[in-house]
Amino acid sequence: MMSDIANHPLTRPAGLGDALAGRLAAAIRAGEFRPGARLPTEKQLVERYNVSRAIVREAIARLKVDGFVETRQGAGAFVAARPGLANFRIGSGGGAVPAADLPHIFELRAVIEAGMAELAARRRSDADLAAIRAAFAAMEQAIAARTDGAGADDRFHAAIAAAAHNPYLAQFAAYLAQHFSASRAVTWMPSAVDAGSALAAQEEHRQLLDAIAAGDAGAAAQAARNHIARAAARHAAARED
Amino acid sequence: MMSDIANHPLTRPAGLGDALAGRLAAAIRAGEFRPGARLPTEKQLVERYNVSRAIVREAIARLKVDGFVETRQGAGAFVAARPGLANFRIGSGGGAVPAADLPHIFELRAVIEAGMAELAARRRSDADLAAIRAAFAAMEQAIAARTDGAGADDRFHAAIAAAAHNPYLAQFAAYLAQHFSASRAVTWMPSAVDAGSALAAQEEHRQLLDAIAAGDAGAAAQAARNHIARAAARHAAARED
DNA sequence: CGGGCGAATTTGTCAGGCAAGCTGACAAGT
DNA sequence: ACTTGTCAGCTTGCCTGACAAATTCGCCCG
Repeated sequence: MMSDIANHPLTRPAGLGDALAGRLAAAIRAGEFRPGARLPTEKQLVERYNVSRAIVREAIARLKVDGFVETRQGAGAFVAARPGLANFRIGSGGGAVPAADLPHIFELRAVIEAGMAELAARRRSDADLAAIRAAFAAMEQAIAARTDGAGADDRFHAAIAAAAHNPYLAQFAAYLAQHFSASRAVTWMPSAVDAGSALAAQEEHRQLLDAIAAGDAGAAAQAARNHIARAAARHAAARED
Repeated sequence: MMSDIANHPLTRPAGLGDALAGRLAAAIRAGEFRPGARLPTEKQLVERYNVSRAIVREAIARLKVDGFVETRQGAGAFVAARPGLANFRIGSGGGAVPAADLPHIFELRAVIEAGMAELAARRRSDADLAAIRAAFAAMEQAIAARTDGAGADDRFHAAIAAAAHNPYLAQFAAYLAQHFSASRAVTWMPSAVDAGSALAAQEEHRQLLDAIAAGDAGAAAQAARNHIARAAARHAAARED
């Protein structure tokens, strides 16, 4: 017996496989298929959704990658013990993130950036420091020249990540940073630069840079936390319009 | 004690699609295909790897999910601007994590757990605190009764994650926790319990619990960092044999 | 030289089929 | 009564061939 979420017909024009995968994933998250339970067979899914077996297999394959199901040849497809925990992703697959969740995501980023800043303060080599300073200088020039400094902003944070000398931490920070392009755009858009928001951000960057250069882990963590918190505030203020 | 070699489950050869996806992902990571470049056509991949087009499509679909490539109907498959950043995953797809990377992963976990402990100390409700205490008590009983307390250990950390009131942070912590089953097994295996490692861990848990109960964010963060660091040390010591 | 049109190319989807592996039932043997 | 061997049905893994839809590119025409 299949129920509400899983039963609606698929909307044609958008990737059929992804659509079906999303539908099944939603059904699993909603508890329609419990962990350990067997999914309908491919043949049944073909009949239920009126798609070819290739599409069904594509959807199941995607659910496998995301850790929602496991398949055993000859036996069937089974809901994983802990569905959806094979990887970490924000916004469950391309969908936009609810605006209400933004504070939570900023908070997650603050935790990571603070931890990285702390480690960077302790471990940065001279070359690391030079890279951080270079990105900082590029932002200075961008502010002076009224050009876009978002790229330099990226490089600044990436250089700090590299200085922490932990590839997993750096990769996770890079993943998170993707979801904050809007935040940087808010800081670096021409009207915001004139209003001094870029200058304010740069002052926060300076405190972070100084703490890392001085090797003061506690101050670096605090500066990073402060920077992310203020970036969140700038972002929220810009959304008010 | 049973024989070791007879006990290992048979490693089933991975599916052709996963194998091909891994090959292509490695090629992209190695810079063989640059961001923006076009991958070989499906037909070419069919000929080169001697598999059917269905397998090639399965591999490409997986690379799409992981954010390595994007496809455009009629045009081809192109390497994404920032390959592999559509999600965060440790150990690129089911493969075991190199032992040399374990310290880095413990460090990532320490950063997250410290941040969560800090927030939990500030935000925990009475119900949150009761859940944490319940898991703590369950571990006490497990130690006294010489039974496995790994499950209660899980619940303890999960309860702290819930008390931080940030679903993204909690989900990421849950994702990371998956990769530390070996670490908990080391703490809770009977010989280790007798040797006092479970008792040591429990003392670390007590400090964490007390700090959260007292609302002392700094102490909670420090206790969490200390707990993870010592867990890493116990894990490393157990690997020496 | 520039622009529009059609053919070739490429991905998306469908259909059918064989091979490999699982499950449950039943018969045979101990 | 319990174990072992066999088998038929079902399910997933993989292959082949085909058509539809979208893109690309060269050719012809103006």
